[in-house]
Amino acid sequence: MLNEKRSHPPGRIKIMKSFSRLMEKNDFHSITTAQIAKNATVTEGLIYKYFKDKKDLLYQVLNEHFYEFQAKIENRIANEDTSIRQLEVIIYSSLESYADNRVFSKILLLEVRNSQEFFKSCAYERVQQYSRTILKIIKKGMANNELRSDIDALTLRKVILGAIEHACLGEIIFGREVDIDQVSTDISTILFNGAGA
Amino acid sequence: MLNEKRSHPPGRIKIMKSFSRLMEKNDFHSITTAQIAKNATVTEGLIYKYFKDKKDLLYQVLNEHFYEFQAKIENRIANEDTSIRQLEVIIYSSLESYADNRVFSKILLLEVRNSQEFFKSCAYERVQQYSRTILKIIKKGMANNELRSDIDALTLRKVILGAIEHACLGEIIFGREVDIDQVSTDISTILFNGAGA
DNA sequence: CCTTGTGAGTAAGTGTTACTTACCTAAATC
DNA sequence: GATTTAGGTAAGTAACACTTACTCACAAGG
Repeated sequence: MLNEKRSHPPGRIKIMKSFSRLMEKNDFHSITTAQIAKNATVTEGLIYKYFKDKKDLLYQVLNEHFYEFQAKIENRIANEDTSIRQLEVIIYSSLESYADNRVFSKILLLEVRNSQEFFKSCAYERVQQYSRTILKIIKKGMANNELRSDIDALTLRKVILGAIEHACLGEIIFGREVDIDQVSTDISTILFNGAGA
Repeated sequence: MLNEKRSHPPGRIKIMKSFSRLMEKNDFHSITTAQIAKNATVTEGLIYKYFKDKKDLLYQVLNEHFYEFQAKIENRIANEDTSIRQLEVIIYSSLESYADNRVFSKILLLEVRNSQEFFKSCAYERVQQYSRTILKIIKKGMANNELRSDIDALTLRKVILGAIEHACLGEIIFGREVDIDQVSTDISTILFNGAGA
């Protein structure tokens, strides 16, 4: 309890909330440290007590959101037995998380990837873990003949991730709704049965 | 001739080349106008004679690269008759262009999407045109029963684009090579025949 | 042949921005 | 009861994107 409070002082929480709120309407670079501080009713200097720099703040906000994202998916996967069903759950749940959590999506899909620093951050480690989970499922599916094994497992993973991300990218950028059920069924159909007639 | 030279003065060309060179190693935001100018052996002020701001420079460099990209693809499509073959050509050619032109790829896939201004630029119009071409091919394929028509054409397009982009994203970010033949065949197999056994 | 207009380029700014430093205060810890 | 330490502030600063006011060359037009 005490330990948690020590690592999450009110100022730090206010800064992260303020930043999240600003990310809903603006892109990362157009948000200024002055705005963040004013919005959080703290001084600019305090930001640099808790975060190395502005980007570190971005990564830490992303990292927090990632926790929920991952926990939800891992739980749901555990309830499925076949690899294809597990991958379908990943497709559905990822879309759901992206649609429900626009700030998280904007950060992960649009903001962090352009800078090399991100790939050394702890947020990226979570991305890798999520990614490894998918690869394991694919390899298991290939081993027990659920999935064809004449394709590269790494490529299949890329196609799955790319499909998921691109399926909601426009909607995230332009703030439109996503029909998760419809889109995820279509993606699954295409990826596992093929778009050919 | 004269008109071309008038709209492409040496200073302007030097600035764009300098910027492109810098984009090979750095990300957009870590490149400064001072660096661009010094590298181009012009003064900082000249940048703003030819470009509205730094982002406008980014968009115009992207736009130039897009010309080749699009011309190559449209030509190759014309030589194919079935929709699936045309889509396969798009997959292969896009991967090839992304792999051969890292600066273009970095700008298009990693830098421009995070800012709303891009979606009003002329570079985005080219993206849309490329995107419309794909949609037309898909609809034609569905009409003559090459492609299954129980899936949303827009979703199929997103899956195709997402697969292409994600397939080379890691390689672009980390500067690795892409095995275009292998990857494009695998993507086509997955998308048109399905990954299910 | 001068003069007027224009396109290419420069030099010297300016306001903002991200980030730093030095400091304050109160409450644990020794 | 002194001292460290955590939360927070105030007043900077260097560097950045971008602006303004200027020069120079030179190509018409009268």
